[in-house]
Amino acid sequence: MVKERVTVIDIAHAAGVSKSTVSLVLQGSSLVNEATRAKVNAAIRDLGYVYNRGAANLRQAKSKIIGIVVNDLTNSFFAELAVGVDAVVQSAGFVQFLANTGEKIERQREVVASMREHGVSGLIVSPARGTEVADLAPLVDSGIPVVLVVRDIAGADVSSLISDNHAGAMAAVRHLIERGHQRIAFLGGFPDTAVFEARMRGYRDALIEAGMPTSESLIIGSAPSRAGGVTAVEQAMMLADRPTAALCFNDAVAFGVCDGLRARRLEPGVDFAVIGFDDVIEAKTAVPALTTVSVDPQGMGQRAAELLLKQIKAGKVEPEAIVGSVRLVVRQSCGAAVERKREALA
Amino acid sequence: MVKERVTVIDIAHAAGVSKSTVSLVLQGSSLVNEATRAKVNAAIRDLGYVYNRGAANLRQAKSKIIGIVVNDLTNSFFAELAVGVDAVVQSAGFVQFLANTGEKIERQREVVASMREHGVSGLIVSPARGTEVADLAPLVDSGIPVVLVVRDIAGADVSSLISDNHAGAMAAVRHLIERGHQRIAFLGGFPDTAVFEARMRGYRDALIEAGMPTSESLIIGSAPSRAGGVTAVEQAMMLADRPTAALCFNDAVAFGVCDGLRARRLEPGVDFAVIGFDDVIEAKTAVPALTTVSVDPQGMGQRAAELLLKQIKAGKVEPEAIVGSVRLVVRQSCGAAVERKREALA
DNA sequence: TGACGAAATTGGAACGTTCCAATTATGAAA
DNA sequence: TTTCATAATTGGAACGTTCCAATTTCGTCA
Repeated sequence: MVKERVTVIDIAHAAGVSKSTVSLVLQGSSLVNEATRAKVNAAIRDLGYVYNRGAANLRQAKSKIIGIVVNDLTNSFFAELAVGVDAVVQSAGFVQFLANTGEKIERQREVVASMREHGVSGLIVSPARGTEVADLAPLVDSGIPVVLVVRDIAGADVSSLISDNHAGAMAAVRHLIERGHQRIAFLGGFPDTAVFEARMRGYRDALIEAGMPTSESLIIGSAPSRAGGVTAVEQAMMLADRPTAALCFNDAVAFGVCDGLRARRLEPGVDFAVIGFDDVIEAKTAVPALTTVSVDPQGMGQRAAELLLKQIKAGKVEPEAIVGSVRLVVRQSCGAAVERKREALA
Repeated sequence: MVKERVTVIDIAHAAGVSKSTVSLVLQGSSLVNEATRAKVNAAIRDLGYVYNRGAANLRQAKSKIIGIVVNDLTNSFFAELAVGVDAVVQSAGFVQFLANTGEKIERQREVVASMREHGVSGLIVSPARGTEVADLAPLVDSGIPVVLVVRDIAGADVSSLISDNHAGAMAAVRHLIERGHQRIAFLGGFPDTAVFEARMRGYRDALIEAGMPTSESLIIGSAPSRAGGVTAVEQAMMLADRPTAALCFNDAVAFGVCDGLRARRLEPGVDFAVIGFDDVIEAKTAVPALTTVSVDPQGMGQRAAELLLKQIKAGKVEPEAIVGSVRLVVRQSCGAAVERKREALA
């Protein structure tokens, strides 16, 4: 059971060449003769050699590792984001460190430090709630490429890739207004986040644009989860004049809102219109299918990874702020189908 | 912008000691005088030193990295499993490589190879569908600790941590039988997997135990996803004598079954009893709350990580097969509440 | 046959750490 | 003082690779 590591030198001996030649073969150099290449490869197979990337990195001072730190992997939006990143990162021959911070700044600090110690060549970060510029400063100053996703941090001198939350929310609310809704709520999410802020502004601006009144009482925050959606809609239904429709902070909240509605014997998409945000995979198959603002988390992860790899390859870091376009996907939960039916009957 | 890496030698110069002393400080040795320790730490702060774990690993031949490869991160069961692993791994000062195989053996082979090259000290694997002993052989032979989770592979000489699928399924079906159901279906999942096999056997054994007939037509496979659940239940409702209850392959399928039921104007938990498997977080908050066999994916991830770390620490690999206990969590979707109400009225 | 450029191969230094054996400093006992 | 044990510090080798400059081999042409 004594596992002696087999090294490039062992291969060299076995193949009757020098370690330098073996190294050349390993990196697929065209300098080496076809016959020797074959000999070396045979030796590699025979001895069961496994490349030591750590040693190589040490010499080359560049790793094939990128880090991704997300604030809540339990949320399927972020899980999908991670698979998007994973897909492109794997194809590029990289491997990813994945860490979950659970919204804890301290954890985030630790994992980022740990990743730097491991020599990641780049980092994709969906920052924990409350992350400040100062938290990222040491990382950014070190010169390693960083791209922020989902949540931007004002003043941080790094690339970011966020979706157009304002435009998406406006589109959703416009749609609700067109369907004739007069009292539209904005449900869920933590009010102290940039994403909430942007979506809520879009909601408000759409109302203003239509000359409709805005009311603070119709904006109800909650945890951005399914459970949060349940409590938010309960609160909304306590109001003196209840809303008839809602734009939700995200899809998880929207599902919770549907749950809460059903608990009150109200059928989402019939008695009450609900629109989500993000378009997670389940949105399509849920009943009723969720009308939502499509953000395509996997695609976002892919774009983020591509941006990061580009920066790693380029060597110099030229911050770039991308806002991903977004589109309203009309399905059943906003009652559009019902409206259409009614129109057809009329 | 020219970032010169600061090394242990730079620190040594700045603090007026030797690199060996700095190294001692770094690893918290008690051999070093308090005063010099302070000097060194000050220098570390001043120069913004970051430890190079790669170099250390090279010398020590052991890394603080573990790998986790899952077959489908998009499925929230596995996402939660990953966060469970992450939590304990982080606390132990390790960092995790996370790779998603998307059920593709080839991908799995690649990522496992890549992780070995990066020198992971251990690996947690939820194998892709169709993984065979031979696929794992090179990994296992290398002597690095491996623990299989969720899906076991017969004949593989490694530790495994799977839940008691057979007992869980039996408990669920017994419950359905007690509630008076006569025609109970088993819906969803790929029939060629060990997990399907175990759960299906549990389902069948419970029927046999009760002296009830078993019928092939009531066992309907599908993709283990929400969409798969929809199609499975549609197929079930085409049957001549429809089932009145179903045990589903997993929670995702169960949600899909609820969706499909509603699409036919049937209320899950009232008109039809459904039980899931896994107990993902949404099971509790869904409406109706899902009765399910609780597997606690996060806890499973934690246990797997603990087992792996134990083996890494022990040095020698003593394969250990753990089957995690499982319990039926009765909520609303199986119609228990309704039954009780009926009993109370009677 | 010699010379020459191109192709192929090579030894050694370097990457940043840890470990070992050896050295030096410190303080207490003689 | 000297002596000794103990505490603290240290230089150098080693880990497995890559890179560079240098060398050897080869085929071709004069």
